[in-house]
Amino acid sequence: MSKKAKPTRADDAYQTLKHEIRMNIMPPGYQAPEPELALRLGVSRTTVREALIRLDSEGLVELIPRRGARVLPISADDMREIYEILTSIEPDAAARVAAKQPSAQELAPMEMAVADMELALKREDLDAWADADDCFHLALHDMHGNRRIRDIFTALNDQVHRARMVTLRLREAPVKSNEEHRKILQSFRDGDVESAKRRFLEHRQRAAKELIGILVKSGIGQL
Amino acid sequence: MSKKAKPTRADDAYQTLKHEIRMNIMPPGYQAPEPELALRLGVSRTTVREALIRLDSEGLVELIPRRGARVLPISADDMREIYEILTSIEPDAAARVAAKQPSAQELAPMEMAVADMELALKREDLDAWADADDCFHLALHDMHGNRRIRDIFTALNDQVHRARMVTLRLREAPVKSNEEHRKILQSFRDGDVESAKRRFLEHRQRAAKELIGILVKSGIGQL
DNA sequence: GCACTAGTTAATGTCGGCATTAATTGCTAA
DNA sequence: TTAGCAATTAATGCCGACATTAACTAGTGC
Repeated sequence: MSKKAKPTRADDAYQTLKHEIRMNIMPPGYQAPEPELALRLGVSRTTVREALIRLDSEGLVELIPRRGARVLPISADDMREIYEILTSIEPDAAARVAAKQPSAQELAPMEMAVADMELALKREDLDAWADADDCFHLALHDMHGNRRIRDIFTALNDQVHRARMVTLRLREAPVKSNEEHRKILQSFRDGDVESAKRRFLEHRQRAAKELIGILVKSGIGQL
Repeated sequence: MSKKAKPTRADDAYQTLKHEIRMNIMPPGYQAPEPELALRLGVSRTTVREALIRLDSEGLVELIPRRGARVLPISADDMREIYEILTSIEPDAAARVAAKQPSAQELAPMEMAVADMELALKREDLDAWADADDCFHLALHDMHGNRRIRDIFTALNDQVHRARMVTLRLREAPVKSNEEHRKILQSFRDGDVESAKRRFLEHRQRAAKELIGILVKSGIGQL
């Protein structure tokens, strides 16, 4: 978390739980008392508790007294909240990155991510596609260098991950999204601040609209 | 944190520590091992530990193995990061609030906050001024209704609080800031989306520039 | 049959303790 | 004196336990 060192058992428990939530092994709404989790993870209650406190402050679980930890579902409203934030932050970040006139080398991780997305799409591997998409955005934030933005992105992204994986399968292949990423990349290559910002904004706005539309239409209230 | 209930000792420890950090009772760089904090707060180590984990994930302290908890200092770069985020998020939030055409009643908390700021300025009570300023922004986010933005604001605001209190005293009275708040409020009354956004943006940009300028000029690297 | 109450169960909040091990101190030797 | 090493100190990581008390169950009265 704050200092790199040998991962403690609490770190492991945290990672494991987070992974299980993302992967829907612990589905939204899943609830379990601490002793049960402790037993399953093979650690003491104190240790899971530390992990749970962190997951709670990241908005992935809810600690309900006497009832245990509950995996938080994501609603369409949550998605709205989250995409509102990303839509505000990322276009500005993109503008700043473009303004830096990044070199080909600096852009390499993004190029790679875009290539991976295209490859994944060709293979119809939606999981790989989502991973590559995440990489693209992480690369943006790494280039930008604002660690807090990166952390916020990561936290929000963890929250929407499950919902995205579901909606991805309820719609056409994300061809449009790939095109948008390519264009954004071009704006970076050109060092074109205005277009980078505009394209990123449109990208996020369209994605948000589409995603929330699917959630509402399909009548999925909670995910 | 997630469910309202009787505050536990860990909650109290969390609040107390947070308060002491904000108030510079535990100054930036201050370091103390867990047993010491536990003794001082009159709780067990397990309990302070829970509080510290939360403070750590909020970016207020750093947990260093074998050395205890350290109150994180804020540098000019940190300020840049933080203001970048606020500058991205808040103008959009303001635009959305303006678009809702808020009623006088809904605007009451903000009116109050602005009035408090003006009163505090007249009295030259900078602490009260800062509190009122916080209220103004909190009111904005409450009206907006995006809880995640509110939480992000709160966390970032906690981080900059100390630095702001110092810089507030190294410059002229924040007359300009008060005027800006008044104007923003007028934009809300008018339901003028564009001007609300623009004014909020300018407000944050100017504030950031001023604040960081003072930090750099005065040679204060860490706060 | 239903509402209410007493008793039971079990999860949390919190504590103190122990082993491990990093950091520090003090000692020895060159 | 200083470098290197051994002994000491003490903080963490982790655990198991206990009191409290909310939630659940069964039993009682109407």
